[in-house]
Amino acid sequence: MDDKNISQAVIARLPRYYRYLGDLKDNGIERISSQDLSKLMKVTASQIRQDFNNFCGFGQQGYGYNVEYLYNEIAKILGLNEKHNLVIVGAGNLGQALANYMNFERRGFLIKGIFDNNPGLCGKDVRGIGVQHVDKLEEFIKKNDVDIAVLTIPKEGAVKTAEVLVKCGVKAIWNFAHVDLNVPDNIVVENVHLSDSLMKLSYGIVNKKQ
Amino acid sequence: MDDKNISQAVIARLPRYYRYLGDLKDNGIERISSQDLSKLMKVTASQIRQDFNNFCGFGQQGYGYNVEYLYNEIAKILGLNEKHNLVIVGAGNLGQALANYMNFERRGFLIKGIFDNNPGLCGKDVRGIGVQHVDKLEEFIKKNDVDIAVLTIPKEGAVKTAEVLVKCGVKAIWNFAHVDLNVPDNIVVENVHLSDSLMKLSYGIVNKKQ
DNA sequence: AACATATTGACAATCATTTAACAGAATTGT
DNA sequence: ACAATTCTGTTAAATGATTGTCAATATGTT
Repeated sequence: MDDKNISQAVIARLPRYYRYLGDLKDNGIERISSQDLSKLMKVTASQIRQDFNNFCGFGQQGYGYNVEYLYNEIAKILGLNEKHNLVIVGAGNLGQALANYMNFERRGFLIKGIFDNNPGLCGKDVRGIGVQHVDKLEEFIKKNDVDIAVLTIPKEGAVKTAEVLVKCGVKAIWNFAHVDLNVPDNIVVENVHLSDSLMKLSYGIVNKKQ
Repeated sequence: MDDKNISQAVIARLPRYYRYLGDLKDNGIERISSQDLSKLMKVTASQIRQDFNNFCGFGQQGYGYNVEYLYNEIAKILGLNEKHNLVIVGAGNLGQALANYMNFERRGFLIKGIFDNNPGLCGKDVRGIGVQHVDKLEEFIKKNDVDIAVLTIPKEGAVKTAEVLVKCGVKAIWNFAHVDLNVPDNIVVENVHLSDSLMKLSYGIVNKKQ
C-alpha cells in the first residue's frame, strides 16, 4: 500500500463511490467512464479521476473504469475485505437499534457483545446476544479480539468509558455520545453527532434561499 | 439577517461551538477569549475569530466574547429559537430509537407523529405516540404544520417516499436511508449515512499511522 | 488620567481542494 | 490497418479554507 497522506475529503467520498459502484454492478454494468459516473453522482468528472488517482490509476484510457474491479479495490482501501469484531457499549434504544440492523454484519462488522451498566438490562436478549454488565467488558474484549467499540451511552460517562475501552485495547471507537473523546492519537474515533446534524438541518431551513 | 453565503465548513462547526459554549455557561463562565476557547476546543484562535466574524462581530477587543450572548446568537443562527414539528417515517428500530430520544424535544424539535407502511406496526405506542399508516401522512403533515420529516426506512422505498414528503410540503428531510434523495433545490436534505461513517472508521483502522 | 495589557476584526499569506485543460494511450469503426 | 473517437492520468489554474500578523480598541491598573 503506498500510504501517502490522502486527504480526508477524498476518504469521505469513497463510501459514496462504493455505493454507486455496487448499484452499477448489481445492474450488470461492466464499465463506466468518469463522465458517465459524474452525471450519475452529480460531481465533476475531474474530481472522480483525481480521487481514484490517489490510489494509482484504476482506469484505462479509451475504456474507462471496470466497475467490478474498481468496486473491489475501493473495498480493499476501506478495509472492507477484513472482518472486524465489535462490541456495543450502551444497550439503550440506539444501541439496540444498531444491534438489530443486520447490514453491518454483511459488510464484515460482527457484533460480538452488548454491554450496559444498568443491571436491569443485563441478560436481556438482543438478536441472540445477551446484554452483559460493563464489568465484563475488559475480559471480553481481550478474549474475543474486538477492535471496534460502538459507544452509545449518554455523554456523562462517555469520556471515562472511552478511556477504559482504550485501555482494553480497542483500535477504534464509533462514538454516538455527544461529547468529544479524549484518546491517544493512534486510536481511531469516528463521531456521529446526531444533534449536530439536526442543527445543520435546522440552519438550512431558517436560511433557505427559496 | 445578512445572509451572504457562509461556507458549509463554518456552519458545520457551529454546533460544536454551541456545545462548548453551553458547557461553559453551565459552569458559570461569563466571558471567554478566542485563545482560551481555542485551547479548550483544540482549534486555532484565528479560526474561531474568523468563524464568528461571518456573523458580524460578537466579540469585543480587550474583553473577548460574552459566553451567554454568543451562545444565544449561535442558537438564533442555527434556528434553535424556533420550534420545529417533525414526523418520523419508518417505525423500525432506528425510528423508534430516535422517537425515544428525548433530547431533541428539549431543543425544540417536537415529534408529532410516527408512520410506517407495515400494518403490523400501526397502533403500536412509541412514547405516547401511536404509529400510523403512511396513508395518513399527507393529511397529517398539512394539518399539523410539520416542516421536518425523519426518513428511517430501508433504501428501497426512500426515494419515492421523499418525493411524497416533498409533495406534502415538508421543508426538510433528515435522511437515514442509505441512498441519495432526489428532491428540489429548495428542500433541505441532511444525510446521516451510518454505513459511510463506519467505512471511514474502517479505513482509519487499516491505514493507521501507528 | 495615563499607561500597560488583552484581545478582537481585518487583511495578507499560506495551504488545500477543486476544476479545467490537454497530451497520450486504448478502443472503435470503416 | 488507419483514422476518428473516447477516455484517462497529469499538470496547471482557479477557487476556497485556514492560519498568521498587526493596527485599533477596549479593559484593567496605578
